[in-house]
Amino acid sequence: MVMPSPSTDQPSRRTRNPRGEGSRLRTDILDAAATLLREESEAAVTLRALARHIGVSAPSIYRHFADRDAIIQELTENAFADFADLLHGAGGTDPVTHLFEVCSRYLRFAEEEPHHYRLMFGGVWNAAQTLQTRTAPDDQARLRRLGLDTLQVLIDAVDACVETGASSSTDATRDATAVWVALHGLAGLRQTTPLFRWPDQIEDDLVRQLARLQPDR
Amino acid sequence: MVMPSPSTDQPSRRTRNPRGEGSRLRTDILDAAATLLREESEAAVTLRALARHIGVSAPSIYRHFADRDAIIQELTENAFADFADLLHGAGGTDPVTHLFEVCSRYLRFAEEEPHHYRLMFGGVWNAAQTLQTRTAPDDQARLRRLGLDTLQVLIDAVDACVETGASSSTDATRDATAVWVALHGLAGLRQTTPLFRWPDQIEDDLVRQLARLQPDR
DNA sequence: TGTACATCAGTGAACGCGCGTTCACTGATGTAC
DNA sequence: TGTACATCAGTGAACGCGCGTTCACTGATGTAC
Repeated sequence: MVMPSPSTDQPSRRTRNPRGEGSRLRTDILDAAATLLREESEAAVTLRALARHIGVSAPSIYRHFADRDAIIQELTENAFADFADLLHGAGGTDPVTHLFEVCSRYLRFAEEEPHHYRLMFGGVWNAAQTLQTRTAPDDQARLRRLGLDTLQVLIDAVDACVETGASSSTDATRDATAVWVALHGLAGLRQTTPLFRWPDQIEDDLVRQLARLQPDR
Repeated sequence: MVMPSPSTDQPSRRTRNPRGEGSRLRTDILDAAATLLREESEAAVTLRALARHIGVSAPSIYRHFADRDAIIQELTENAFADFADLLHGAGGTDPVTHLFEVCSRYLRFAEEEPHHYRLMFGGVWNAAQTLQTRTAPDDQARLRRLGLDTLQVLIDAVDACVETGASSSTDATRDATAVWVALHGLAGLRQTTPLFRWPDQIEDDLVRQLARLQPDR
């Protein structure tokens, strides 16, 4: 959606939007924010960097967003939406395969888009205080719901395993939460300690045990 | 160790160290860094904030540290040392109780000192790139070893459970790593989503299953 | 059809902020002669 | 014992940086009469 130039950092000024199409810039801002987040970090998503990237002056961003936090907020919601789509797109011929596919997609997302993942699930450690300080209560609630939607995918997947007898879980919510915890931990530690030699099949191990799958399938 | 004033943010100038005792300031800097990290965040550990906190001018810090990164590096190492002491201090009358005690201390540390924990285990998501960019190879290696020392405590604890037959693990390293992953994930998600209603006993569940403890003890 | 006007999509210059870091210095205290 | 000097533990002023944000503005384009 960043139109005029193919390069990452273009000093070229972009052409002004025609009348009535001013909100295109809004889309461009969010696209540029996603790119900066992907290629750098949340800290790199500054108003000035966005403006530079798009080829526009910094103040023009205020036409479309109240402040920087509003951009980060929307960026986060978009990331959750993409993530949900990815998880919902998981296939699998049977419930067990499906569960593994969901988990695999979860980890792939965290690996391929670490800064997005971190923005969503709080690599920003003080997320709680950040939210309380700078985010409106409605936005807080929406983000919380988005996070729990992710968990619901796992709960459903574990539930399906229980129905076919593939899982001996007696509480799918509890055990899916455990799987979530493990996936989150694995995603985080893999990023942090890339040189550590991870045991083979650790992903399999974690899911199999925490989802209480039968050992022999 | 911050001497002159009891308040958190003292504008009062501290008294100069006597001759030959200049390195006291070094200790004070590290103490103040730990305090700022604890009460704010890594980002709050700036040279100017440190100087303000101690009651000294900012340039005087350069007598003792090459730059800001050198302070962060040493702060991290100290955090690892404290964490290792904490884990090694875990008691327990039998191996299973001991394992749970180790895990409990792990989670308590992450909860009570979230910013320290994050500094150590890379809430800073781009830790790898950060390390490569700004840290000397020796320092990298040392930090990596410190992280693995933590894991070793878990491996030993699981191993002891195997020896008494309390754990059916056939690979203590693999299963202790799984426990580590789960602890890390739980620590992270608990901080991030404080409002989520965590299943009771999730900590117990995770450790019991991943360390392959017998269900009936 | 012509023109005054409103609206829209921006711009350029400037503000104050805190930051890491450099530089030349100061003033007390110990030491050599 | 007296004094010149070196050392030590700092200081104060300044640098350039990128940042979020505000302000008054500009210039093209559509619309009402």
